[in-house]
Amino acid sequence: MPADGPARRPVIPGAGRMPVPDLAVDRIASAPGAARFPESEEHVGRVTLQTVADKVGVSRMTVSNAFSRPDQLSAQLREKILAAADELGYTGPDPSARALARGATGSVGVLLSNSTATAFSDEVASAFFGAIAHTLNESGLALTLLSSEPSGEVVPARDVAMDGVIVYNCDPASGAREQVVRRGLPIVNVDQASEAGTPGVNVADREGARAAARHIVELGHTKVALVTKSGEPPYGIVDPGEADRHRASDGYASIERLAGWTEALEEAGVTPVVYRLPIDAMGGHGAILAEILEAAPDTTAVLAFSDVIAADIVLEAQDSGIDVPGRLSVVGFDDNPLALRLRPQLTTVRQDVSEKGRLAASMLVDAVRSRRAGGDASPAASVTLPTELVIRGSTGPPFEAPGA
Amino acid sequence: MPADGPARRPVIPGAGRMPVPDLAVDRIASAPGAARFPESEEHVGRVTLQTVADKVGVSRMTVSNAFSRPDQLSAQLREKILAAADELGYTGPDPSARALARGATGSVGVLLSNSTATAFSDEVASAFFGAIAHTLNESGLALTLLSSEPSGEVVPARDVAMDGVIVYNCDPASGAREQVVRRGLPIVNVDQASEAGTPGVNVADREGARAAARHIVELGHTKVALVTKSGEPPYGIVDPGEADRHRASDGYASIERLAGWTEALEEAGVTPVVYRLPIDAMGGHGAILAEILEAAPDTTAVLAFSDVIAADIVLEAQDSGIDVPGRLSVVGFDDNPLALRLRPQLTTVRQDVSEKGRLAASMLVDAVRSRRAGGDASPAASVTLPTELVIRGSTGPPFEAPGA
DNA sequence: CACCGCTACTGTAGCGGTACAGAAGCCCGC
DNA sequence: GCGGGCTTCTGTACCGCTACAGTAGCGGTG
Repeated sequence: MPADGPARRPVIPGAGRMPVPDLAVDRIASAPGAARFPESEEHVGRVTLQTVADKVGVSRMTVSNAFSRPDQLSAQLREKILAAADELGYTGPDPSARALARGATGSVGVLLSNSTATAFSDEVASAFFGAIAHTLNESGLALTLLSSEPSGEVVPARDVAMDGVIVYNCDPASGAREQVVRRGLPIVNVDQASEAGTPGVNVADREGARAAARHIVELGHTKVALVTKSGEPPYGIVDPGEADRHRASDGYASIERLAGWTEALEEAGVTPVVYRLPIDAMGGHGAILAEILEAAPDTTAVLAFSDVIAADIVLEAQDSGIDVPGRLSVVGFDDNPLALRLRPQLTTVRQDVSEKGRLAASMLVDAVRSRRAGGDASPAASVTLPTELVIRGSTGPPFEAPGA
Repeated sequence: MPADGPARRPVIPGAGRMPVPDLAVDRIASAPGAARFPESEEHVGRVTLQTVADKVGVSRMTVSNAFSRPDQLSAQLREKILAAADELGYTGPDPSARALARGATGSVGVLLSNSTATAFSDEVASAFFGAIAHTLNESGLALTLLSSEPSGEVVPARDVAMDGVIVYNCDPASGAREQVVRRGLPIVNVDQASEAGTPGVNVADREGARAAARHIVELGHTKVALVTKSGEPPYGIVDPGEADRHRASDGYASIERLAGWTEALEEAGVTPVVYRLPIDAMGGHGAILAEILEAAPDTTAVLAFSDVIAADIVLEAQDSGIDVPGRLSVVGFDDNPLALRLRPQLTTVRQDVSEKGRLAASMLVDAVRSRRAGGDASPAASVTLPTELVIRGSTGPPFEAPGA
């Protein structure tokens, strides 16, 4: 029997929790008779589904459906409800409450390496995020940036509501990634050592680096310097013994690129000079080339971890009268737009970061969707995107010393 | 007496809602990620506070306190609870549930102009986001990127859970900003026409542009072209009548910079040629200069909306044998790192985007905090950051035509 | 006219937490 | 020996919404 009274009223809305209980009670007590609020009817606390339901005289559920499942009620009633909601200033279901009830938040996280600040350091990284954001957006998901570094009591990887996570080039030591795994969220790894069972997107960094080094070797260079990035000291020119020591904190890309270079150089019997740059250096690199040339004056080619670094080296060379590529060949990595802005244009290894972002995002979207559907989605295979050597003007045959 | 029976158990946790209860249970038990927990006791559904509470034999509230308010229980018991939680694979309070109960989500949004993809188009924008992310992170907040464009049924500005919003250079026509206002969230505007009552951060775009134009005028230029950005056609060279028509969709910065330029030029009696570029153009601009010179062959100076555009113009000039600054002076805007990578280095108008981001973020943090504290915080005043003309090598006196 | 299949709406029972107001035990001082 | 002031835990009452299983009404049917 539905006759057992009108729809239930919210129990002293807003009271009991708010810091002003007395006032609230007071208001409630006098509300029925005297509507001293300009608001059409009295209605005190927050506007909720119930508020709207009461106004229209339907059940709360019907209002919910009006917003979230239009096919569940007549168009006519829906209009009426929406109008009432609008009048009350009700904007739609509270996202937090909805997230709890539905078990989905509508946003996914990107877990970044420790410093959120440097994640955007160059155009390439930015293009990657742009692609992710765009792809997610198409699926109606928002993107939340997560630092893998806790701040105070808050550990983003643990405390932020989300439906899935893209783990991007994230120091494994931080433990943030593990946190996400334990939460049982769908994950896609990017630029990250691949892990069994977790889908991931990587680029053929190693192969690209190898191609770059081969290109240099084929041009005839034998005195080669590598400029890489590292998560921990020592920085600068590195002792030969240290040169190919890999540390997880260097970042996956660094490790792979360095490996690719050295593999190809070894094949050719070339032993490079290695210069390590702090991983969070943000351009405006000072005198890298000067240091290299001091340690190895006969260097004729430099392979750099990124185009940004390569550009700095080219400029440093030019500013000190060293011709590129006449006396020094320089190869970058990424095919940053700036490679084309440099004169000579930069020889580099292209990777398609937009595609990387797009792919990672859509893989995650799939994972989130299939989980939501209850399906036990096969953990999508990992993908490796190709790299491509792009030869431009910054490389050429080595300088023949006049005296040779 | 609390002896009236053990704490209540959750009623068939996880069941009754999942579309595929059997499968779901199955999955939990066998999922690769979940399997590695020793699972002391069997326990199927989701692990919640109650699960842990039952295991330790305390109330749910005490477990909650162990995680969220350590000072509310003895260190000893807390340890015990944490250990039990760990053993059960309980990661900590569910963020969604917590958000609902606490009324705070722990993340704030950045509402972007329609295209999330181009928001990151250059290093300057990226630095801005980096600064925001970093500052928020220090306060334990995550950053959620919101497109002002709905996608399907989802309207980010309405449907994403957050505690506050930074509205960044957002097309007012999209209505997204209004949505946020209606939700009653704290707001900080950035690069946005200021609005009464809402705090905001702006830069002195107009003054900076004026300084740039004055610089050009003082060098003696009288044939000047402006390259601006616009949200809608016509693009390219614009009829004189159209030149200073402002449209909200052009973006606040465009409007202000254009205004600054024209003000200063007018003072000097100079009527510029205006070239409009689509607002979402992402660099690699084709033949802007060629078009300008075709329309006004005697142009000796170009004022560009951004350094990226300016750089493209400088390169275009150089590639077609036009000396900069000998025959053409070019001024950018922003003081993008690339301004220093260009040869000659670019004369530009510096704005401190990192500071802009930092400031916007901390203003929002304050607003969110004071709201949470119940305080009805005065709506922090708006701030305008200074700009500064930085004269480098890309500008000089106008070319004296040999025949003159 | 009981029976069926619809559509349109409603009630119940959560989602997984947290705030707040107890209540129990305990040490203190008078 | 008793009220008071801790510290440490517990119970209740929500936060605002959604899933699911009804229940009503209603036209068509055999």
